[in-house]
Amino acid sequence: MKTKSTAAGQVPDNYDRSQFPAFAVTVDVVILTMSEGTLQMLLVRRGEAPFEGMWAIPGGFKRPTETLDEAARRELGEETGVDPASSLTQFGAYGDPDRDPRMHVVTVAYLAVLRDVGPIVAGTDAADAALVPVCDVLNGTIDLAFDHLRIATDAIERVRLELEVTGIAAAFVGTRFTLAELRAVYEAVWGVQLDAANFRRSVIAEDGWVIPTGRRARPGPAGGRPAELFRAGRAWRDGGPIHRLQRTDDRK
Amino acid sequence: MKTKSTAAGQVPDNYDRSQFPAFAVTVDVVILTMSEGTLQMLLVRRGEAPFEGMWAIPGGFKRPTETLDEAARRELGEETGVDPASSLTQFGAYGDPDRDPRMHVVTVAYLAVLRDVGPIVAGTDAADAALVPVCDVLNGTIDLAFDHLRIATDAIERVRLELEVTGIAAAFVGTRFTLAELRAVYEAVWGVQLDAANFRRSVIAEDGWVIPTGRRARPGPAGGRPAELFRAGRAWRDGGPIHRLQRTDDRK
DNA sequence: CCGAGTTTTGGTTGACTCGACCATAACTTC
DNA sequence: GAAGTTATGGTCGAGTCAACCAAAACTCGG
Repeated sequence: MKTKSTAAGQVPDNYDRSQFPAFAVTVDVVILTMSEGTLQMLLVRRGEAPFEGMWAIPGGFKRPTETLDEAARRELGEETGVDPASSLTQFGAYGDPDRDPRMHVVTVAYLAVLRDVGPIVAGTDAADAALVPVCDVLNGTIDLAFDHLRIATDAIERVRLELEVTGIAAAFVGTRFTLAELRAVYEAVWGVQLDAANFRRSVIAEDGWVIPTGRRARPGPAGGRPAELFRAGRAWRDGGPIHRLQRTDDRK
Repeated sequence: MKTKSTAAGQVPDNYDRSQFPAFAVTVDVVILTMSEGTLQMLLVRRGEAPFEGMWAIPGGFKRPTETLDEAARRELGEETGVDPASSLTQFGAYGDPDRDPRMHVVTVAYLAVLRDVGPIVAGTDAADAALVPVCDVLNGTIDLAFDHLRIATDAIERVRLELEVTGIAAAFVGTRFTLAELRAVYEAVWGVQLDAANFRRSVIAEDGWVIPTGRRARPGPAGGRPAELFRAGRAWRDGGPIHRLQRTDDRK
């Protein structure tokens, strides 16, 4: 860097901008939610070239006046009409030279977790928006624009990790939830089966995770004993109570 | 900046570049190593304004023709004369509007782990370069330019996590190492004490982690039984054998 | 009202893990 | 050869956890 900062002027006089290649910076937000018992991802259908008509991860350009986090939260709000208080974590940056055919663009990717999202709003740029099962994305049933498959793959890997080391599971469920709902999150994200009784014990064991409200949920269409309703405690901020393992070998 | 690219059809005609604010993109590399029994970080002293004379994390501009990973590896080589085969993982992007007083710059941060680095080469931009203990960085004894304290803090948090879920510990030691050396990595990064015997069992238990070479290390200046020398196995690629816990309560 | 089906919740148990601690081996230096 | 130091191996008891069983509490259909 060969510049000599002269004064209050932010940019020095002899500032040679060609030394500092210019990039566009975008923010992409992978939005995950549990819907119909499976993990789903919100995608938008592109309305313009390139990749017109293909599915893509919602996102947009960062503005010079906002932070990356602010940009991500703004995009989250624009793309879906959803509550802005949801979990939002940055998980990667992507800057391969040919990732966008138009120009050099570096994107910073965020993972957002929502409790079941209501009506989906097609954003400004998007022709359409929809929730699709993540398995369809990962196995290529739905193929994505740009390098978005890789971003989506990294997002899933990240949420699997976060589920174990952070309390992100709480973001998937509403303010009141049953332990079955919470267990379904772990089962869907990790693709495992958890014993309901053991799960309950793990979560109840230490307090701070779930707080019983006196109320009970109404049973599903198949009947069954109505489940206790809980609210999330404070402890979800640093590390969840459930860990994978649960070896798959000998189940009688 | 309004451009109308007619060539190659890459850029549509009605493409208004002013819609897409330009940013400088840099890559910063937090270089960690074990030296003198403690975890150390390689810093450079800035030779120019802003923050002239202050310590900073080495880094530089990304070139349009290279990927982010390539840029990080290039910077790693430029800033230190070290082997390019070392562990290098991206862990965050930083783009606050005021993080660089000169202009809007988004930086992508990488974590590099080296086995003890040899002679340190002051890079092209840097007036000086040195290894400093990370504790001095974290507690503010050494204060850093830009938002580099936050980046450094995030890097340490990341390496603590990686140590548990990946095999990054192997990157701290050389090709041949004793279990005491390996244990020192865990102890320094996590700031804990591990029982030598239990540590050995955990690492030896499953194979793939460490492979005994017949040879033995020469004891330290204090004497003692010479330790067995191992090489790293293949298993370090996905998840290390040691986990924290080791509660600190009642040691008789 | 009764019984079959379903889901939640609580109990038990046996295998396994892990940390604390002790003992011994193998080397150093004096 | 003695004292000191580090590495390695053994044991043991507390705690964890998954698998399984059983009871509770509800729905639904007759």
